[in-house]
Amino acid sequence: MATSTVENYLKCIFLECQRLHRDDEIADLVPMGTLASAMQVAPGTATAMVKALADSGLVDYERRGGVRLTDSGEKLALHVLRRHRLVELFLVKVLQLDWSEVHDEAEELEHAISDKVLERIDDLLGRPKVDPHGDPIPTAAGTLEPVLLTSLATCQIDQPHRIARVVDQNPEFLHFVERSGLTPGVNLVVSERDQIADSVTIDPEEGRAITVGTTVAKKILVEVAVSS
Amino acid sequence: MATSTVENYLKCIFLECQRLHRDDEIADLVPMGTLASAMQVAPGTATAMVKALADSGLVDYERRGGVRLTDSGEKLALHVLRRHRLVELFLVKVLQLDWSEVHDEAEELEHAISDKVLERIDDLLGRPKVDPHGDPIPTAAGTLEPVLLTSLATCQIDQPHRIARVVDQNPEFLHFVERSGLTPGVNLVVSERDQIADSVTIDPEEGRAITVGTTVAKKILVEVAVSS
DNA sequence: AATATTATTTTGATTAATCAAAAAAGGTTG
DNA sequence: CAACCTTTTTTGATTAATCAAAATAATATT
Repeated sequence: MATSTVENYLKCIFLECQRLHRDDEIADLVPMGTLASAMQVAPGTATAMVKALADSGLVDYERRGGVRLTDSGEKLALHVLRRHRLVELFLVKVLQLDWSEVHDEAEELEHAISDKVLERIDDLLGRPKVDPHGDPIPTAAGTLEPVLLTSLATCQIDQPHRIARVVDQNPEFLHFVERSGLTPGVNLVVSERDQIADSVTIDPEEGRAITVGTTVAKKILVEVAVSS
Repeated sequence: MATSTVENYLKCIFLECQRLHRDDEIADLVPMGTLASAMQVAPGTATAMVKALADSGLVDYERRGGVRLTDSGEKLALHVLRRHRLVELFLVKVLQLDWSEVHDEAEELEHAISDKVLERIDDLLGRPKVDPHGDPIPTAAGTLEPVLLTSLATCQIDQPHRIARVVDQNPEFLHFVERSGLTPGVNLVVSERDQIADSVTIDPEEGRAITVGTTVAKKILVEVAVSS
C-alpha cells in the first residue's frame, strides 16, 4: 500500500500538471523545483522521492527534465483526489464546516478513509459532481470530466457567466472571495478588462461591481451562463 | 505533536491496563511482553518505544517491570479513545456501517480527525455517553466515567441484568454475539454456571437460552436491570 | 542449589522520509 | 566562449519505527 507521503506526491504532481496546463503553455513534465516547492521539501528530497516513485512504476522521471504520472500513478492520484473532494463536501454539507477551512481537514482525512466509508459518503451526498470549491470529483472508476472552463481573466466581455470553480484553497483568499460575493453559482458579467492596470471589473447579477487584479481573475473559473 | 504510532502505544497501554484490572488482580504495570503482543511488534521494539515515551514524560517505565501511563500520557490516551469511540458511533449511526466493522475503520480515522471535526460529530450525535459496543466515551475534558459493571461470568444468578458492553472488537466474535442475541441493551438472567464444564447458561428475555464458555462470558458486561 | 525456561533488554541493521551543503549540468549574457 | 546564475542531483547525516538474534535477568523446576 502507498504511504500517505506517496499519495501526496502523486496528488501534487497531478495538480501541478493541471495548473501548468491552465496557466501556461503545454508543459508535459512537472519540473523538480516546482514539485519540491509545492510539497514544501528540499529539492534533493523531491529528487529522491521521485526516483523511488519511478521504481514503483507510478511516474516517469526524466533526469534534469522533470516528472510525469504513469497511468497507474494517475489512477492513484485520482483516487486520492476523489477522497479529498468528497471529504471536503461532506465536511461542508454534513458537519457544517466553512468552505474555507475544509481543505486542510481533508488533507489529513483523505489518507485515512476506506473505500467502504468513501462510498457511503458518496451515497449520502447523492453522488455529487463537484466539491465546495467547484473542483470536479473523480469517479470511483478513476475518470475526471474534462474541464471546459474559462477564467474571469479570459472569458468574453459583457457575456453572462456563472462562477463554476475557485482554484485556490488558501483560507484568506477564500474569505476574500466570499466577502466579494464571488462564490460558485453566482451569475455575473465581466464589464471591463484593463491590460495596463492589470485589472478586471466584474459586475455580479446581485450586489455591486468589483475590480480585481489579473492574478485573482485567473483563479476564478466560469462557464457561459444558461438562461435562467 | 504525537505521531499516530505514539498515540497507538498510549491507547494500547491504557486499554491493557484496564483489561488487567478487569480480568485479573491489581497489576499496576503493563508487562512489556503484553504490550508487545497487543501492539503486534517484536519485544525489543516495544522496549525501545517505551523508553522514548518515558523520555517524553508520557509513561513511567520500570526496567524489567513494565510500563504505566503518567497523567499527561493518560490524558492523551483518553483523547485518542474519545476520537476512536465517537468515530465508531458516527460510522454506525450516520454512515450505517455494521458495528462489527467500525473498529478497524476507526483505528485509522482516530489519528486523522481534528478537534473541530470531532466536536461537530459529538454535537451531531447528541453528546453520546457510549459507543456501539457499550464502551464509555471519554469527555472532551479527558474524564472517563468509572465502570461499575460485572460480567456474565460473575454477576448474580437468576437476577435480571441488562447487557451494557461487549469487550472484544473482533468481528468474528461480534457476529457471534449478534447471532446469539447478546447485543448491548438486551435483558437477561444467568440461569446456571458450571465450574467444571466451564460454562454459563444465559436466558434472554426474548429468544431461547444459550450456553457459552467462561472466556466468552467474561467479555459480556452487564448491569443490574432496572424494572421496565 | 543447579538447571532450564521464560521474559526482557541490547545490539546491529533496515526502510522511509527528510535536510544541508557540495557538485554538476544547463542556460544566459556580457 | 568564458563567467555567472539557476536548477537539479549527489552525498552524507538524521529521525522514527521496525526486526532478528544475541545477551541478560528473573522465575520455575528438578
